[in-house]
Amino acid sequence: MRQVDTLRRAPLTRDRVLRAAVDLADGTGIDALSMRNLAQTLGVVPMALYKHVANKEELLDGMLDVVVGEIDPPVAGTDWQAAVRERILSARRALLRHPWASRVLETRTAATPVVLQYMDSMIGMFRAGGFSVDLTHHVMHAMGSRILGFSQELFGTPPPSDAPIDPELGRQMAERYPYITEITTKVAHDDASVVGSGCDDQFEFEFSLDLILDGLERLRARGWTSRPD
Amino acid sequence: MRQVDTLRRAPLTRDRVLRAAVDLADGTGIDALSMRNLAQTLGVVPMALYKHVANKEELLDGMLDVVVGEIDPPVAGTDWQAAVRERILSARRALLRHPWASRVLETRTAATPVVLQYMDSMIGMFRAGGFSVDLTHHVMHAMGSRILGFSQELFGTPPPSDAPIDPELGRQMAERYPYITEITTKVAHDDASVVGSGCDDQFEFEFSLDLILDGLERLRARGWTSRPD
DNA sequence: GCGTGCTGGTGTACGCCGTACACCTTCCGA
DNA sequence: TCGGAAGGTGTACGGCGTACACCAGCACGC
Repeated sequence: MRQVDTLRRAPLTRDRVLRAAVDLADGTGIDALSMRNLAQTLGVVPMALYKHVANKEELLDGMLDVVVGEIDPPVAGTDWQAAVRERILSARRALLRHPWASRVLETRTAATPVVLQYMDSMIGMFRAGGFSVDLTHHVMHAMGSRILGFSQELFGTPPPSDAPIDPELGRQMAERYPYITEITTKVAHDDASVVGSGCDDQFEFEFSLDLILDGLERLRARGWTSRPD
Repeated sequence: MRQVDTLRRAPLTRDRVLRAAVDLADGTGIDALSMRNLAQTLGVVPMALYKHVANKEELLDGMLDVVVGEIDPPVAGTDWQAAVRERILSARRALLRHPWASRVLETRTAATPVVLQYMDSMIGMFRAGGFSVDLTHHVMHAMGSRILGFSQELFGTPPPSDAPIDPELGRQMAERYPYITEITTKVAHDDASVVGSGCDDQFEFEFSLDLILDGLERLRARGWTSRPD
């Protein structure tokens, strides 16, 4: 009986653990990912996981490595701006496939080798595009999390609420926050098909990505060195 | 005896709870802020807190309101760019006084009235500066968390490590991540006084803030309406 | 053939956490 | 004087991450 059980299931490996964790987070959300929970989906006792990952932090690191591993390599043969743009949009697609990833990423305190590798190749794209070492340095800071394909939206999608819409409350909103109201009504009017936040996230992402990339190209062309004034 | 105790300590109020929570987070870090812990510093039993805040999420919301309340109001009488710049730097100063705030902010799913008020006035500054409604909308997305004075640095300050520096490991780094090494050695060389990450966070913040603001001014002056092309 | 030691899964237990719920004061207004 | 609200208490529950001791099975040198 024991033997059957043992034989039936494939032996745990670090890789199996990570993949199962990614799947679990994809399916039921990152909040539902606990060591106990993950162990259960693998048909194993919680402590068994610790033979393959040191602790939960390392588990999360490994999960992010899986996600970052899905990002396409750089495309060759175009100008730096198009190449960087395309790569970042690839990163974005990877992150969108795993909605928990950006939130987890924000909690990391150190980069794994996989992430360092990605960063390094990203820096290489700027250097190859004619950016000086120190401009590239500031560029990486300016790109921030966008380099990994997400911009932390303050107050992401609110949890679905079944509260009835109170017209009185809407009036108070309009009174207290006139500018917010101005924008939200305009957006709602322009895009009647909208149900969620009313914003086209992809457009917003590309808008600000291009804003930054264009700014950087101008600095590069101008031969920016230090504080220009 | 009981009476003495009761009389001695000031009665709890929502305000006292929030201030104590902010102080505690400032002093010992956000991870050390638990309901039990907070209650103890207030000389009260954990459940007492729940008479003043609904739950921990609401406590965190309230703490952020305290921080946002410290941001200076807009300065009048300058061009939009200087005004926005100054206000954002004020927000940054507030956030720097409470290092936990940006991390907590990232976990919020809805804005409180205090935050909405801040956002609204910020939007107003762009509108007053001559931005159209829909450009302003995209502007707010492009600014992202920068509007509140922080840019989420991927992999913020690493926890202090007392591990001895392994020269062999450094050589491997240089081999595996040539571009990262190029930058870090240059930064370390330029700024010999540095001990931490080697980056002047304030400079990096202003660099990318100005990059964005300059880009926005150009869009505004050009009369940007929709996808330019 | 047989100890021996390693790899990986198990079971129990600890100390945290947020918070539901029932209780008991205290005090104020009718 | 009394009723009830407001605010502090005590106990308890279910969850979490994980330390630690244990044990099954296998590979290998003798």
